[in-house]
Amino acid sequence: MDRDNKVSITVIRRLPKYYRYLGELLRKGINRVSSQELSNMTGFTASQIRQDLNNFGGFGQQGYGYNVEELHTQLGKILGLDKVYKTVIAGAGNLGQAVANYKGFEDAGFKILSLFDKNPKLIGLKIRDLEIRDVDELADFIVENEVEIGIITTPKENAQEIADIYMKSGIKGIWNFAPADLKVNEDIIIENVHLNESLFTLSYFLNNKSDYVNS
Amino acid sequence: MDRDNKVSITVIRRLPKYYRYLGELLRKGINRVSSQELSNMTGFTASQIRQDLNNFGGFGQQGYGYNVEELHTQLGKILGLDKVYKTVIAGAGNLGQAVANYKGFEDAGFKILSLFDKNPKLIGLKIRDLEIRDVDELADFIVENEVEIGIITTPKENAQEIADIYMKSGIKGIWNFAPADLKVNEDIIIENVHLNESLFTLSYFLNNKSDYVNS
DNA sequence: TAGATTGTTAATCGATTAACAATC
DNA sequence: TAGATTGTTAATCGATTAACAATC
Repeated sequence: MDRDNKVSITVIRRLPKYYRYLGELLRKGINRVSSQELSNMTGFTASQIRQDLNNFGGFGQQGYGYNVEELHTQLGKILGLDKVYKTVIAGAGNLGQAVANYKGFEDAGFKILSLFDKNPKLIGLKIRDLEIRDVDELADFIVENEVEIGIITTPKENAQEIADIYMKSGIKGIWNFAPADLKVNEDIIIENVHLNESLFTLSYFLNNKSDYVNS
Repeated sequence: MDRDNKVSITVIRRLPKYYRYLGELLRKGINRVSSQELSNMTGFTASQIRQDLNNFGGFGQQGYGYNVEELHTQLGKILGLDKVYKTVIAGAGNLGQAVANYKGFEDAGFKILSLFDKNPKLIGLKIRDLEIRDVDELADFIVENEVEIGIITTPKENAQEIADIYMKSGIKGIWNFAPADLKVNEDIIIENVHLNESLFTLSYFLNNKSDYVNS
């Protein structure tokens, strides 16, 4: 990545979509694609797509377009999907189990090592081959196994305490599903999935259809 | 809502956060708040907050700030949270069950009437008091019960066929958890929760910390 | 070569921030 | 009244779109 300047968050949040469509093209055996074709698929403009990609390098070729496999691979590297990450889940209720069971994450290199909960009825159970452990063991487990990503699927009341455990155990990133804004050190990356906010946005547009732009 | 022009999606996606913090203030018994205090809580600038709110009306009072209860109520109305919505869930696996079990949605007025699946082992089971029904009954159920919101928590392979059922049954909005872009009529509101994209964004920032701005 | 499509600059558009008069 | 804080205009900043020379 031979670049000096920050790439804006709006660009970065578009990358996974490019990556997904390129994966689909790859599976279909298509080996070249133009920015215009990517535009038709993603809904972003061709110009924007070229601008976005050129934040990271010139992956295309004039008169030809982009090589699907090459661009897919490059975007995978840019997104850090060429590595394997060790993760744990705090909160082994339905949502935690749903995340643990979602094969797509493992395929993308996010390996879940264990789930943790404080509910004695859950501790000891297995989700696939993953044991649910006592949350009291969470900190030690992270340190021993060099876990990098901590997932939070607890109720919001417990989210900050889990974040504190993650922080002191040296976790690098937190994927937070609790409807709360966590306070952590600046060097920890937080990515929130705020389902409430998503649902409320849907609700807004149901009541204000004229504001809705189908993109 | 006495306004003529579209409010931009970036504004609308900030409203649920304001609403959440106002709810917290309300529960704490605090009855006034300034844009500066909201700024400290949410991380948005005071100026931006005032601009955002003034898209919908002048809810504040010079020299005083905003009345918490009043603003909370107004934002609730703007977001359409003063109504009850009838919803169904297609896909009764872990994720569907997680959504069905999440009390926060029901509290906000999103009433889940039933779950649907095609797996015979799930059909007939109950999640809380909600029966899991055969997906073959989905279309009729929606029509009979005037369901407005359809939730999709199926694998991506089945997402479009569910969307088609929703569309022909007169659903108004779709909350889609499958990693796919659904094709539906323009008058149907779609809100996607693309967990993959969120996770990949986290992955990007883990590998490009200098791009990360903790907001 | 001729045609196609990129990479990149310039123009436009929109969103955020700053500033301050209005006013509670 | 004096102080505080909004509502709103203007200035700035950043993102998107348009255009086209470069080049495969």
